[in-house]
Amino acid sequence: MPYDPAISEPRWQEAWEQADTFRAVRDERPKYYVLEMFPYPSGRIHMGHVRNYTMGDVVARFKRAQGFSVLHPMGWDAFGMPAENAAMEQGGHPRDWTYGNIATMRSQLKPLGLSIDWSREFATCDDDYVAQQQALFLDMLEAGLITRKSAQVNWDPVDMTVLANEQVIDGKGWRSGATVERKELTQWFFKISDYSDELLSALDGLEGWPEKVRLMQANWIGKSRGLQFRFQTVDLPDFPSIEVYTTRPDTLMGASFVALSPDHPLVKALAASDHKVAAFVGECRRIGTTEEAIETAPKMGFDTGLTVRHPLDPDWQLPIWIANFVLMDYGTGAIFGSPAHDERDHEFATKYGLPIRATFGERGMDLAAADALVAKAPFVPLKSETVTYVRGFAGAADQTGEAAVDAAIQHAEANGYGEGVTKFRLRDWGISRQRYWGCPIPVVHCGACGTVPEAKQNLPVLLPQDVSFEVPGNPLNRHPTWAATTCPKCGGAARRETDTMDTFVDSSWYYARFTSPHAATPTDRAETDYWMNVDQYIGGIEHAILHLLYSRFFARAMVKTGHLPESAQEPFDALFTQGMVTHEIYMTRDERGRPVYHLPEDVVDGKLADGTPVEVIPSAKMSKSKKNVVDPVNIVEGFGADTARWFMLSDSPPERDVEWTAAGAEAANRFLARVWRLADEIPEGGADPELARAAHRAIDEVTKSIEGFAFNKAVAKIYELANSIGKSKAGGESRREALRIMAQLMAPMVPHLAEEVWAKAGGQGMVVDAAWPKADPALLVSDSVVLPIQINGKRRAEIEVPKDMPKDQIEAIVLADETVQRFMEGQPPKKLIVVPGRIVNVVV
RNA sequence: GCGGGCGUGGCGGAAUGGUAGACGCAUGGGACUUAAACUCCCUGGGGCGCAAGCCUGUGCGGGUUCGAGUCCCGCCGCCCGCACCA
Repeated sequence: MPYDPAISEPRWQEAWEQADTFRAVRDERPKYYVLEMFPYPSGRIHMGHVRNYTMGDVVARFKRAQGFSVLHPMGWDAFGMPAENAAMEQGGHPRDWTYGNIATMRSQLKPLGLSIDWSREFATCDDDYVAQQQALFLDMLEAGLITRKSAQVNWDPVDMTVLANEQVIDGKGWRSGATVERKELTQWFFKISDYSDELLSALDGLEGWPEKVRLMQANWIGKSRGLQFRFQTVDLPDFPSIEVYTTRPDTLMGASFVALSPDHPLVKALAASDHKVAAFVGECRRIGTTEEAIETAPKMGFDTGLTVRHPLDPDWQLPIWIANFVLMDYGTGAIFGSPAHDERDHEFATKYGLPIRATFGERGMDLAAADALVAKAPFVPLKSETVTYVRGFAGAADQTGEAAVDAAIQHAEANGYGEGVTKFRLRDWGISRQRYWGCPIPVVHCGACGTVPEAKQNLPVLLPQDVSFEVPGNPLNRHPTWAATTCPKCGGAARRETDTMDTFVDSSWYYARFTSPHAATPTDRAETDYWMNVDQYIGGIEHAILHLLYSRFFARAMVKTGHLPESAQEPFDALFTQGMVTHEIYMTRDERGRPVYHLPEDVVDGKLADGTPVEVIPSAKMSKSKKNVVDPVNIVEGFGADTARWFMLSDSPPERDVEWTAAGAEAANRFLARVWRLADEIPEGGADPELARAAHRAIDEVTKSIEGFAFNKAVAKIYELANSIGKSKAGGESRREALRIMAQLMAPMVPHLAEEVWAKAGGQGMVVDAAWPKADPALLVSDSVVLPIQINGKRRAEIEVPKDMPKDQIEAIVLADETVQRFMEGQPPKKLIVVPGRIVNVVV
């Protein structure tokens, strides 16, 4: 009988469902919680999902076989902009669009045979999840974790609506094309910055996280020690001083100007009476709100004509400029420019003809040499390097930047003109969104009482259904009745908050909700005590900072409000970041030379059906716009789920991108068919001790590979075992035993085929319930070892010696070796290095 | 611009500082077949050589080491993130 996944895959899925195999139960076993980042219900699953959920499934099934009670849930990150965009473009309601997509994607996901406990499924737009999230919000508000303050948004003056950063293209609104302005709104914030130090220092404990993610988060939080001090202004009684913060106070004597953010209070005051200042600020505000846009925009400055006095020399006056690259959010919104030792300040000073004065030079330089050094380019050595201060004022002349910064802070504190402070780059988390399809913020605005939290018994505050998206803007704002309510405090008329929550809020606690998805409170303590933390979290590297940092903050907030145990404040014990699925891009050009993209299934041998050759562009992330997408549904229908799973795991290491190729998919399918045949045709015959060795070596290596998230290596080892079985003369029980071991090793990856092989090879029950095999140590060791012999670091020969032969005996054999003799030409060796069990190197 | 990562045959990749290229794909050769497909076997970085073997080779340029794909310094290229995409 040939391999036919279309028959066998549904059969085993049915069997697992009948047995309720994957229901997560709290029992006496140790638990293991594996979670993949849940999907946004865009409408169809894509290969990235297949890869992500297959990896998680390998871990889940592997741990299950190892005797753990496994929690492996699935849900939907269901709020967000695309649903509103769809409503605008095609009509319909975001809710219908979203739940329709969820139904489709669930039906596409199920044939993959993932070991998911579907009874725990939820969507973040479910009324119940909204209710619990609002309860959490109220508890966090009461616990002092939430505040309201002003922040800037992208404002589209034509559509009269707030735009997301991705909706601003080259400074223009994506729909209207109007030049976007920055506008200030009062918004809700989670006070994540209260936890800056804590979130930073706790990174050290996250040993199961990739070092790169911890580094990225540390840099994002951005702890810095610096000097905060004041410049006294000249002839400006309303603003007697300007507060500045610097991480390089040692360069104070190289100061050449003071630069203020366009949003600085002094600038606002100047703009009110000076139209030139106002015009400049207006120009700055046309740059988007993203840090990227601000940092990459050409440096622009405006000389206010005002001056300040240098703190170390009252006769020395510095000009006050307004500069578009100074951020109001960081530090004090004002800096002093030290062009000799800062790339950006140097560019600015050069552009506007401001002085460039070195504060230090390379070791041993005098003042003239140092000034010459920095005239053309800034001198920015590592802070740990020792340099010579030519305009120093604190500490030794020769010292490191670090020591000089400390000395400068001490000098400022001793002389009373400034103080050392620690600052963080991390800003509070603004969660207000002026949009419909999100979790309503459960707060009312009362004329008498001000801003009042909704009463818990009035939750959930649900979205109204009768809304339209024909006009841009927030439908909640213009709904005739929805916002009208009564104040929970005084009972008078009040208006609901019409902003909804950032969807990052939804994804910041879903992992906790999965432990008790139907509880009447956000979490159930008995369940979180058992299931938390997530033992293995898997998702894309693109979430390295925001989602993961917000989740770490949220877990702490949930500990503080009693919704999680103290032990769950770091919710993810281990993190794995997987790479993308890529594909070649096929392009032709239309008569006007514009690119036209073609789906892979429409291209055969580099040509379209009509014979037009296509240009092949190297692999990139699969995207609809480039049409370089392969629909998993077609693959599953054509080859079966196991082929899709196997291909996603083979070849590329999980943390790297994998390129989907038709040839690779076919090869994966061919191999699985070969495995099927091996199990289908078991000849009678004798035992083969070499096959048993191969099988046990495979157990050892596959186990280690899965534990180390090296699924591609596990796959390679299974290929080797299959090759060994194919070549072996063993028959009967000896062969069946090897096949059963292979079935068990393959089960986490290709679970349906593994069940078939297991059954054919005489396995008891289902392989999904079989305990993970243990390698027999006696079968892993061999008595002799092949040692390569290097001469001067190049491999020239090899010898086979008993595994535990003493060094001196090996040396004797090596020196007697013909090849070695030849290279030594009668000379004694200069050096002889024997690395036991590894290599020998002779230096002649 | 800033922060982080990656770079090895024709391709995907393997390699506790210790034989570079495991395993797979593609290619070439052979077996089976009337033929093809399927399947099986062999070959498989580049150069020289009948062969044994020798030279060369892990993005580029330096360095440390008995020994470097791996560690250090400087470049180049690509990818991810930059706070309202999810």
